[in-house]
Parts: sequence; C-alpha cells; structure tokens
Amino acid sequence: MQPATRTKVLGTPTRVPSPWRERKTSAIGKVVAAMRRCYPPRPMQSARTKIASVLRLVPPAEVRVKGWVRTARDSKQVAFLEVNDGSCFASLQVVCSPELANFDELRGLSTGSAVSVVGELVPSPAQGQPVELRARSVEIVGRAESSFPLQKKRHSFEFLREIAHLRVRTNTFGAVFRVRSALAQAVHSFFQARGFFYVHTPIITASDAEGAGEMFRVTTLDVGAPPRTPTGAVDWREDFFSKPSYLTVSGQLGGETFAMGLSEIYTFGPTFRAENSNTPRHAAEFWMIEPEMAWYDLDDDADLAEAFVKALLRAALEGCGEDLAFFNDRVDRGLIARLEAVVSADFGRIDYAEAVDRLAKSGKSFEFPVFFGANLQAEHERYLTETLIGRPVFVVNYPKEIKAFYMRRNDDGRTVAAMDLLVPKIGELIGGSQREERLDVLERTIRESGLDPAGYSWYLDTRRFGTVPHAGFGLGFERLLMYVTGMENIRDVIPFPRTPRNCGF
RNA sequence: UCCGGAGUAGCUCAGUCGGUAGAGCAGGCGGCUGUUAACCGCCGGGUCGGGGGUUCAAGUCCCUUCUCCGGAGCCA
Repeated sequence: MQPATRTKVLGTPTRVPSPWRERKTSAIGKVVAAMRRCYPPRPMQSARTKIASVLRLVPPAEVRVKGWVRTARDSKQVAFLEVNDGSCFASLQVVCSPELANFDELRGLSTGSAVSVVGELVPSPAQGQPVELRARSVEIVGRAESSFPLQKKRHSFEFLREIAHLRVRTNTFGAVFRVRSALAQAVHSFFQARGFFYVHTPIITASDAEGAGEMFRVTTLDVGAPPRTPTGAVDWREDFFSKPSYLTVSGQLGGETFAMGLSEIYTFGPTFRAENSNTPRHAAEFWMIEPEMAWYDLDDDADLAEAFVKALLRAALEGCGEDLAFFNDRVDRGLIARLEAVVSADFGRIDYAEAVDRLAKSGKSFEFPVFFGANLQAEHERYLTETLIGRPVFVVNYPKEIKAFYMRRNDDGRTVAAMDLLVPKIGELIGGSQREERLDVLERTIRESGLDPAGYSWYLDTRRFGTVPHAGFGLGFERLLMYVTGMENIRDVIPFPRTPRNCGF
C-alpha cells in the first residue's frame, strides 16, 4: 500500500502484525517442531564429531573426527595432519606420534587423503591453534594419489574451475558453498516468516516468449532426422509435448497466477538462458528468486525488496561470520563494512527521469550518453548508487519502451511502474515491477511488443477473472552470493557452472 | 556476438636482439625439526594451445584457428 493509504484504512488502527509472530503459528514452524519430536538422531555405526562441534568443546575430550587432509608436515618424532571436514572454515590439527602403529604410513600421507582419527582433544602447546587432536589411532580411509591437483598454495580461480569437482576442498570454495547454503535457507525463512507460499513453477515450458531472453529447446526428436510436415518444416506435433518446448527463463508468469489465489508467493529455482553471454555475471543455468504479491503496488514491492536484501545480508553476517571474515581478509577488503552499511542504510528511491537528469548534470563523462529513454548502462548505475546517492537505491518508473510488456503503465502515458535496485560495487541486484492488471491495457501492450495475446490466454485469464493490483521482483541468487562473498565471477559461486562452451562435470 | 589481453613443467610465472627452455611451489628419494605456506640436499618432469608461413635457425616474427580471462551488449 502507498504510505498515504496505509494510515487511514477505514480509520482502524493500523498495527501490522510482526512477521516474526507469524512464525510460531506458521506451517513451517509446526513442521520444524514436529521434525524435532519425531526424528531424534540415531547413532551411526562409527560416530564422528564434526570439527565445527569439536572446536567448541572444552578440552580434554575424547572424539572421533573424519575428514580430508589439507596439509601434512612430518619428521621422525612427530607428524602433523591438518584435517578439514567442511563443517566449518577451520581445520583441526592432528598430532601423530611414533607410537602409532601406522606412523610410517602417516608420515608419507599426502594432501587430499581421507582419514578417520580417534584421539584426545587437548590445548595446543604451540602457536597457531588453541586446541589440537592428539591421535590415538588414525585410519587412512582413502588415500589421495600424488597427482592430487590441490596444493598448499594459492591457486587461480580459473584453474580451480577446471577441477570444479575438487575445488570445494579449498578454503575459498568451502566458504562459498557454506554461505550459499545458509543464504538459500535464509530465503525460505524470510518468506515463510511472512506467510508467503513457496511455489514450484515448471522447468519446462511451451511459452516460447516468456520474454527474458534466448531459450534452450527441449525435445525428444532425432535432431539429425526430425519428422517433417509436407512442406518440409519440422513437425513439432510429433515431439514429446506435441509442440515446441523450452527450459524456463522465468517463473514469473506462473507465479502471478498463484499470487491470484495464495496472495503472497515466491519461487526459488533454476532458470535457463541460452544467451551467448561471456561475462563474469552471466550463467546459462542459474537460480532465481521471484516473489509475487497480490495487493502490492510498486512502493510495497520496493519495501519488500529492501527488507529482503537486508534480511539476507544480516543472515550472512550473523550466521557465516567465520567465512565472511575470510572473504573480507583474502578476497575483498571492505566487504564486511560494505554489507553492514547496506543493512543499516535507508535505501534511496529515485525516479528514472530524475536519475537521468542528475547523471546528465553530474559533469561526469560517460562512455554512453544519458538521456530520457536510454537504458542505464552499468557505468551509469554504479555512478548513481556509489557517488550520487551513496547507498543502495531503487530507480523507479522507467520509460515504457525499455521495459517488458507486463509492467503496469503509469498514468503519465510514457512510463511503467518498474523498479531496479542498484547497489554499490555491482550495480543492478533486483529488477521488479507492479504488473499490468487491466485486461485491455495488457492485451494492447502484448501486441505493441510484437507478441500474440492468443499465446497468453491463460495468463490473461487472471485479468479476466478477479484481477487485482499486484507486483513482484526477481533476484538472481548467484548475483546476491557474489555481493555477499565478494567473489567476482558467477562461475565461482555455483557448484558446476554452465556457460557457453562449458558443461563439464 | 563485438573490443582488448593471455595460452611455456602438475600449479604460478620468467624467457633479452630470432640461436633447440628456466625458477619457485608441487611430485619422488634422503635428512632434520612441536610443525603450521615448515626447512635443507638430490632427482625426474616440456609437441612452448593447434595448424600454416618467413628464416640457415622460431617459445620469440607473420597468418589462421581454438580456449581462457577482462570490458561491452543481452540480462538476473
């Protein structure tokens, strides 16, 4: 709701229930409680303690640890194994003495080997670690051949991409994927706490114009000898779905239909773009989060987006401190300060027209000209958020010519209710809009985009039957991860990146 | 896709004026030390991205092609 209307709904007090109160009565809250009751952990045959837990113990304590050797140092009298099991950033130093039956084997143990260690956790007499594990027995579970490519030195990210199946055993990628997991959970927590429903929109679609880029074709036809119609064209009626089908480029249209019944929903799933994009910010397969909300206007949309970004950054700062400290130290100095600044900042809001005006008057010379009707270039976006505004900023109300057909036409006749969230360092993080809910206007804008309304009959039905104002936005999950970790290439925040010419692993 | 840069040992790189390739790390062997990017000695390791050309001679110069990286576009 607009601020103006928010305070005078029928004169009733406008105390909005805290989203956090909903959690206790929400479905997810009850499910979590039920899982705690019904699934007590069962002891494993050979139980182990995760290193994350071991490091919280007060020594002395007897534990079994299982993990992979990060580095090994040895001499006649003693051998040190640094063992990491991925449960946390830190590794555990295992001290092996010559009394161990297989001491000679352990001395030659190479980086990457898997071990199971039983021993006593004791305060470490040396600098470098508060505690260490004095081994009573070390079982070599899986030896790593000497050709194990990871060395105890810094590798380039380019090289590590070529061994994406092993790179998770490095400090950097262990941290990246712990943060990725934590943020994926935070996405769900954020929406579930607000009573949003998680919708699985289809991966395969026959909409050949979801409107967001080149699509991958899905077919079971023999591409070398497809069935033909009498005129020689490929006969798609013979294909699996009896028509051309593709991988989805967006869950938005499906999400909109669900918002017209569940009111507030979100999607969070894989998305595919067959663009020949060769940049550090694009992948052919990525994960996108798309909330869609009935009864929201553009301001409500931006409010939600702002709360969402702040909640996710806060989740990372509070839940992944050790990993973020590493990124701050080794990958992107200033990272934590920047994230904290965003969390506490009041995001700006500025009209596209005013943004263009201020960019034009800034005196800064850009490679591309700025004028009303121009797409803001990356250089414009960054100058706007970093210098002119100095904090995250929503740019709203773009010229209709440069935005998609489903965005709501404003009364001025030349702009649409679109918003882009720009953040320092990377530029656009979120794109969203209020949707065009008026049937006649939507049919017109579809035609103006050169599309056929007949192909959108089910989408248009939502405008035919109980249409309501609604809005939503899209956030590329990997873009967010790049922002949170400081990693500068999207290929390094997704387990097995798919990019042009690249579908290994 | 366009523009720019780069491909040399497993990795990171050096290689002068065109004269048949080096270092550190990793690996193997040995030594030494409560070590921690451990240290010391020795050893092995190369179709210099591929193809073509110029030249007595090409890692080096020219053409072409592939791949990677960065910038732009498309976008999330």
